[in-house]
Amino acid sequence: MLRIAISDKVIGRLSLYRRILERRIPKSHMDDHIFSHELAALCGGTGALVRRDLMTIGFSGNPKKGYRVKELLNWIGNYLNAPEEERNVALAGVGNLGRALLAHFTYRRPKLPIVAAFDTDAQLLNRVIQGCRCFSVQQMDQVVGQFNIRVGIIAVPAAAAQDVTDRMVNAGITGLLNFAPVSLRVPADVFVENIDMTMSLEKVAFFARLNVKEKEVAR
Amino acid sequence: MLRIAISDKVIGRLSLYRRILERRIPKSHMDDHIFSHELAALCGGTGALVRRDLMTIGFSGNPKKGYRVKELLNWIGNYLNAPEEERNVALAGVGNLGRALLAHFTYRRPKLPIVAAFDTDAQLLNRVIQGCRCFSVQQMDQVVGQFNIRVGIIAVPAAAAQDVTDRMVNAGITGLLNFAPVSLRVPADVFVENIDMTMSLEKVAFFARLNVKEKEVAR
DNA sequence: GTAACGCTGTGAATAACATCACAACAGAGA
DNA sequence: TCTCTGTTGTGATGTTATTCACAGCGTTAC
Ligand SMILES: NC(=O)c1ccc[n+]([C@@H]2O[C@H](COP(=O)([O-])OP(=O)(O)OC[C@H]3O[C@@H](n4cnc5c(N)ncnc54)[C@H](O)[C@@H]3O)[C@@H](O)[C@H]2O)c1
Ligand SMILES: NC(=O)c1ccc[n+]([C@@H]2O[C@H](COP(=O)([O-])OP(=O)(O)OC[C@H]3O[C@@H](n4cnc5c(N)ncnc54)[C@H](O)[C@@H]3O)[C@@H](O)[C@H]2O)c1
Repeated sequence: MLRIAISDKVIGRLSLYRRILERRIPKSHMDDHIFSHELAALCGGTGALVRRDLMTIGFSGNPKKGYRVKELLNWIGNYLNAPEEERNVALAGVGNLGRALLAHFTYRRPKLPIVAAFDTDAQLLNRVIQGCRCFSVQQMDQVVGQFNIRVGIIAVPAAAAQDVTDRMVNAGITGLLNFAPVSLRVPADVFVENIDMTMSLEKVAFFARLNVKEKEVAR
Repeated sequence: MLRIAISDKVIGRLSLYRRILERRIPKSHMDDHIFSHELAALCGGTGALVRRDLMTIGFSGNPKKGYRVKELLNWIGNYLNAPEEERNVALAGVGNLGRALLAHFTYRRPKLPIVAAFDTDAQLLNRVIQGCRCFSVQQMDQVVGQFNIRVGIIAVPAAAAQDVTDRMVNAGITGLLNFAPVSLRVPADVFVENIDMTMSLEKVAFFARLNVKEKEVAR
């Protein structure tokens, strides 16, 4: 399976398609089919884009019936995560947000388990929260190595984010999901995805106002 | 101030610039200056893009000194939120994530206060959490009207998201920040920003794996 | 068998976004 | 005053993402 130069937008949508289809599968036959425009409607996109995305991962459908749901799920699954792959995740910062993430991902996404948490708060050390043990950040190397962790989540205050990032990268983590509102400096081979909730909320506030005041379409 | 057809990416970056500059201002003179490339370094972008963004909102700098920080802050502020504007926010879903959001935005962002929360859990009704009172979703119209709320945050389970959305839109909310992993159907004049943490985490897992296994640049 | 239908797969067109590159310019220094 | 420096502002250009549009095809209906 060749997997060169694929944009992160496409990866995001593939993950979305998979989740939508998974939610659909219980109430459908194994060999149910779906049209590109149906899938598009479910995820808020266009049929053409769905078809192109599936084309880029080399999956093809049938002009009269659409795409076989089960096959497509397998295909996306194989593409996004090679079956034998380790997918353990580490969390840094067991505060309000970190706890919410633990609660959510522990019981909703067993394919991406958060297997270790790190915090500086001595109160948390060695406690188990949502089935996940808290370690000191000094233990990063050891724990990341032991669990063979490749993915990290940064949910510490902005001031601590770069330090925690450096520790994670040193320990061998190559992908980061960052909630802290700072731009992380990492080596070129480390992938960083930022989620900036404050920025998103301000965007919403801006466009909400436009709508109500001027009724003009801003985009 | 004319404000037509501006992309949401630009709005997002302007909000980012503002936050970076605000963090900088305590340790600088009121009349400190900053170059486009300095701001770019702080937010992980390029000087050219910073200049273009500032150009699109009509702010100009000085070829020898750069941009006046204080003036720029004011300019962005005026652009993003007209000074007299109401910016009250409503939260739907006071679960793990909702509570984290309340804790964060209540003390960090007084300019975008969450003034009301909604939940179906009877235990929560009329309780005050992080200074924010919980209402029943039946009271949506009344409360949203009373506080003149325009912005809503959806942090309820996916199955309840569309129902809560409809109530919010009916009550007059015109901008939504949606954390539920579903595509919300809203009238064309309502702005929706989705934050899909699961999708983001899967993206990270995908690219993390690429880096470690094949060392190829995928983007 | 065959005609008609409506979807897929995809090159081409378009749109959105970001970068390049440089003229114009403000200030520093002599 | 004049030159030199390094930045701004911005048209031109490049890049990436999405949509258009339609040939080709599998299926169904008759
Ligand atoms: N909670 C939200 O809704 C929200 C919204 C937007 C952004 N954020 C961002 O997410 C991050 C976390 O937010 P939060 O609300 O959970 O904060 P929080 O203060 O509740 O939790 C932070 C946790 O990080 C720990 N910590 C501090 N320094 C550390 C270090 N060097 N190494 C390891 N752990 C350390 C603290 O002990 C604490 O447990 C922050 O950067 C915040 O800006 C949060
Ligand atoms: N917590 C996370 O880290 C996380 C991560 C990714 C996505 N999400 C999404 O965010 C949303 C909230 O997650 P959570 O972890 O806070 O869930 P949660 O179960 O902890 O909280 C959900 C809250 O919504 C309330 N609720 C249920 N139905 C409601 C309705 N019709 N009207 C109003 N309130 C209602 C519940 O009483 C509960 O308080 C979910 O859609 C989840 O998929 C959360």
